[in-house]
Amino acid sequence: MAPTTQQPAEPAAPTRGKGRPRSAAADLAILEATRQALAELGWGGLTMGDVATRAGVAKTTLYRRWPSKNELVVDAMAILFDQLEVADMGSLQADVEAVVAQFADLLSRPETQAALLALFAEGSRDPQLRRRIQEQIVEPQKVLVQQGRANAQARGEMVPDEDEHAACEEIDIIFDTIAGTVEHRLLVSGRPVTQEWIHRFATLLLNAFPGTTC
Amino acid sequence: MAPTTQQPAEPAAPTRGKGRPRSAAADLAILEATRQALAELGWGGLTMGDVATRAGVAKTTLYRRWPSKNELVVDAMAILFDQLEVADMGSLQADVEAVVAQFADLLSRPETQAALLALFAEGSRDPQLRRRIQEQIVEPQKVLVQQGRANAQARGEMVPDEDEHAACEEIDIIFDTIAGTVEHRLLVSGRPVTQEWIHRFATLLLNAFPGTTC
DNA sequence: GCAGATACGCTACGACCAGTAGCGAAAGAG
DNA sequence: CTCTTTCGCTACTGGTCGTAGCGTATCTGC
Repeated sequence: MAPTTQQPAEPAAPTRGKGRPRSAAADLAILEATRQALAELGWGGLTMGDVATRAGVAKTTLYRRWPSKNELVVDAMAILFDQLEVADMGSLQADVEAVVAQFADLLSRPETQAALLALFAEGSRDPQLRRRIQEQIVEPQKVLVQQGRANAQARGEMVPDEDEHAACEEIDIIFDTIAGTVEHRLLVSGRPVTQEWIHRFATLLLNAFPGTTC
Repeated sequence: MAPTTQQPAEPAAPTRGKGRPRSAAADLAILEATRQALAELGWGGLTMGDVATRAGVAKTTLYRRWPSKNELVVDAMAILFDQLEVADMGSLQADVEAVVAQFADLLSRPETQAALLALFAEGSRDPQLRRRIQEQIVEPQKVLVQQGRANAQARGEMVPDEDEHAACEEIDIIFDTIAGTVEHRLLVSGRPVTQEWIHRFATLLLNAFPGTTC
């Protein structure tokens, strides 16, 4: 999921190479300050004025780059989702546990939770944004499932796919189950995702899906 | 989940049967107006003044019943989830399918999606709100899983629980899996939940959990 | 170097909203 | 008929988002 981020994250008026260029250092400082402030104060406590002060920047500078607080925070967080990867740990169970652990780790941070849910919420009201979310965040994550299956099949743990269409649907359902369960536990139920929980969940998951030959 | 709602939903100062009683019609109008406004405008766009206007009521009337915007919105949404019920359809599979269908039906309405996501998003920013969501919306839903298990055990489809603690954890994981998967498919992936999908999902679910004797 | 163009920091300001206070009037309870 | 409580209304405080206007700093093109 590495190539997901789009552009250098500033959707505001792009510089056109004439006068004084925008300070790249300010961008970094602002994004970092946003992450920090969000972690410390939570969404409700975070104010644009505070972010500006932390970044050593005027509040107006923030608004020259991001049209609103929402966009700023989402951009500050979006980078994090590109880090997920599925490594070949030697067995399907281990692979599933590893990727669930990464996913859970990412979603355990309160800032990430707030930013992601804000994004989803806004997306539910704006079809265009919703499409972007799916193209840039949801779909890429499915590749993880596909790759995990491919690895398992290469290791002989799983019979190869016969029906292309059925396999595709199965990937959908697996993806929704993994992502949905972890998200629900962390974002809604508000319970932690421990190593033990991951193990139990992965075991159940492998029980549920036939086609594994181990 | 019918017997879940506590009191007539007004946690504010309860009437003590002396003077003019509170208008029940106003309550309904306010809650309905809240849901509508939340779906239309999102959390940020929803204002107490607007809700009051939509409900044909003074803003002060809102604050006489609910101490803050948070409480009002939680109450307005919680009602929707009180309608879920687990009926004894004769088999565990049928019971699961029935309750999933109800849940999916509820979450299929775009207004509900928008409103619920707005609530979750805000909850991730405000710990107090988050606790209320859990107490009033999440926890009560677990009763559905408990009751489904009890029914299955009474029918002899499932062995009775031996370890209380283990059973409790299993209920947690089942609940997160069902709710999370359906929510993710509808709210994030944006794909429909058909009868056929429900059937496949329920089948997988029963595969995953041992202890069923059929 | 020297213009022109643009970003920057600063201060001040408008707009909006959560939540409160106090009033007279309305509507039930006993 | 009286007493109690709710109701709508208006006005208010405090805080935040987001903008406007200004003088200054910094870079590009010539």
